Amino acid sequence: MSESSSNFIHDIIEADFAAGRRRLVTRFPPEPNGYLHIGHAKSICLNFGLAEKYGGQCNLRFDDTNPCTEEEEYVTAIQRDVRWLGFDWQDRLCFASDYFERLYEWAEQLIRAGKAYVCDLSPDEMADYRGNYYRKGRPSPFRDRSVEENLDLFRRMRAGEFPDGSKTLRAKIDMSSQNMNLRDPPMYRIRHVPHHRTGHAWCIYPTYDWAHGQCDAIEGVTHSICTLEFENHRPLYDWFLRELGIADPPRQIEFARLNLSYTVLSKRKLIQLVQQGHVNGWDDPRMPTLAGLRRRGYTPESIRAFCERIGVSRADSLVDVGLLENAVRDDLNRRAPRVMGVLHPLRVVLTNFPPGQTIELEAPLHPEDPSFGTRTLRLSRELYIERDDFRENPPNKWFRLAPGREVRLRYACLITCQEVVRDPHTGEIVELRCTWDPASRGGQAPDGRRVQGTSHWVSAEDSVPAEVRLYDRLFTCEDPGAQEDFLAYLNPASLTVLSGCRVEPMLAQASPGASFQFERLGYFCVDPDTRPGHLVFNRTVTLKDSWAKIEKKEQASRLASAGGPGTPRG
RNA sequence: UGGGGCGUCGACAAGUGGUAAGUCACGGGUCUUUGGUACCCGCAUCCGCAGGUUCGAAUCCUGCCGCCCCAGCCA
Repeated sequence: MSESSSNFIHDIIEADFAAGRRRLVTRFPPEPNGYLHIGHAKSICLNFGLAEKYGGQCNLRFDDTNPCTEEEEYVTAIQRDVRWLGFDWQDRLCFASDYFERLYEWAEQLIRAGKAYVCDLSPDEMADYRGNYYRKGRPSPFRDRSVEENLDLFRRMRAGEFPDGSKTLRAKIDMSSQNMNLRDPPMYRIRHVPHHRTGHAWCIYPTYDWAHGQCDAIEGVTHSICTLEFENHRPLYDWFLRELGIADPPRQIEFARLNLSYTVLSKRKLIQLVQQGHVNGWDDPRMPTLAGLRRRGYTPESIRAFCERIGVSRADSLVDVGLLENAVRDDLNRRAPRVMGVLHPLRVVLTNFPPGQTIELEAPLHPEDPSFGTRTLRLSRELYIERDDFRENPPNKWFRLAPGREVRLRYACLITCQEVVRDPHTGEIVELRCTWDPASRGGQAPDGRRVQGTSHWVSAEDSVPAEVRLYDRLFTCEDPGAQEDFLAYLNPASLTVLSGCRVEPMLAQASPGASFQFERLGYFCVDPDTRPGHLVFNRTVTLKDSWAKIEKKEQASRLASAGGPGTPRG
């Protein structure tokens, strides 16, 4: 493993080791109430990466303390995603629910120590008694119940004698604390709801705040790494650990969660996108979920590289999604075989090519890596090129096809456009009639003449049809999560389905998930919707397009010199 | 009117008193049968602002400004 760039957590851990600590145990603690997303990947890479780096171990622990929102489906999906990312928790699959009995015993211990009490306040009353940022709280009228009464009530809570919400067990800490978390926070609530793992065994469930630190302690977690919003809770976690007399408690370290531009990363919002049908499920390729990214064609390696590059700090940030895109391009450039696919086919007839004849050409599957081998291309009289590769009135610096211009067909030959055929009614260009230079077979100019443009192409006869799904950012603004109504910024053009595409015949055999570079266009992978006779590709990411940049610049300068700035159009 | 954090290039992010790493983006160039890749060059006299300490500060001190989190029986 290459050395990652340093971060403040490394410093803390190294200082702990220097001070005598022997081992490192971390954990990734998801709640099974949604799918994992790229933000979780940051945490996963951090926690498992730390364990790897310092020879420790990292557990996968489900913080399943709230049966109202959690489901088995998520438990399964989360495990699949962590494994897919490339991490292994071995036999350390843990659940907070496995510790419910131990947590219960600890709760009784606190009651006996006079540090916890059963409270009959309703949620509204409790909020009122708690006060606010500027006003201290008042003690609950039930705060001074005797140990015996508390014990009796708590046991009866467990036994199911009271309705939902009628009572809570609260820590007795400090109603006037400046830290709201210490104003006698609830430890248990009554929920007559079955749990996906413990079934009907419990009708009282521990709160996350009560459970988390102790769960870490049970597992021997040495460094409990979490996001910044839990920093305010740390004094509470430390209080529990201290009052319980737990030796060698975990040390909590907070870092800033990931924000990615042009998407949302909050579970609430993601679940909304799914449930309201703005996307087609958790694995919609436009989703920032690991399932979505996987279906989109992102590799685990690229996601890990991304997490490595963004670093870890305590400063709020909004990472440019371009960084993620660059990470996949970088990875796929090395590992994706090159093929040709035409998204918007334009028929080309080679008028001087012998009818019925076919020339076979060997083409490398990766120009920089011969180990990929080659495949056979068949050139015949009729073929398709990309509509965008032809311009009847070529702009400045254009070196693709145009009337009278010569261009190279990748790995095939040089052709010159002689005639443009249009639909007599619509005027649409339907065909190009070109001549080829038979001496240029393979694409080499026989006399060394310079032909700058190279186009991808596909044989009209033996190419196969395909559906191609083009994705764009899900939102039109950089930080939709910060807007009042993030749904108002959904990008209506986030998905474009192209149905008349043509690809090389070898792709008919490709299996779902396989990635390819369609030369000059981008990286595409086979979607699981693919059926025999119906190929479906997802565009993972485009290639960098410097022509687009040049054209944009030319247009801008033309506009500037012609009409001056700000000339309205249309 | 409280408490806890954070502010270094367009976006991330190193740096921990000795004179501003790296990545992405951006600009320029070389190479090129992908206007892809690769490679080369450039890109913060300055570290939220203002004072102070020091031979010397992004790093220490003081004050100010800005942003984030906290009033769920969510996590």
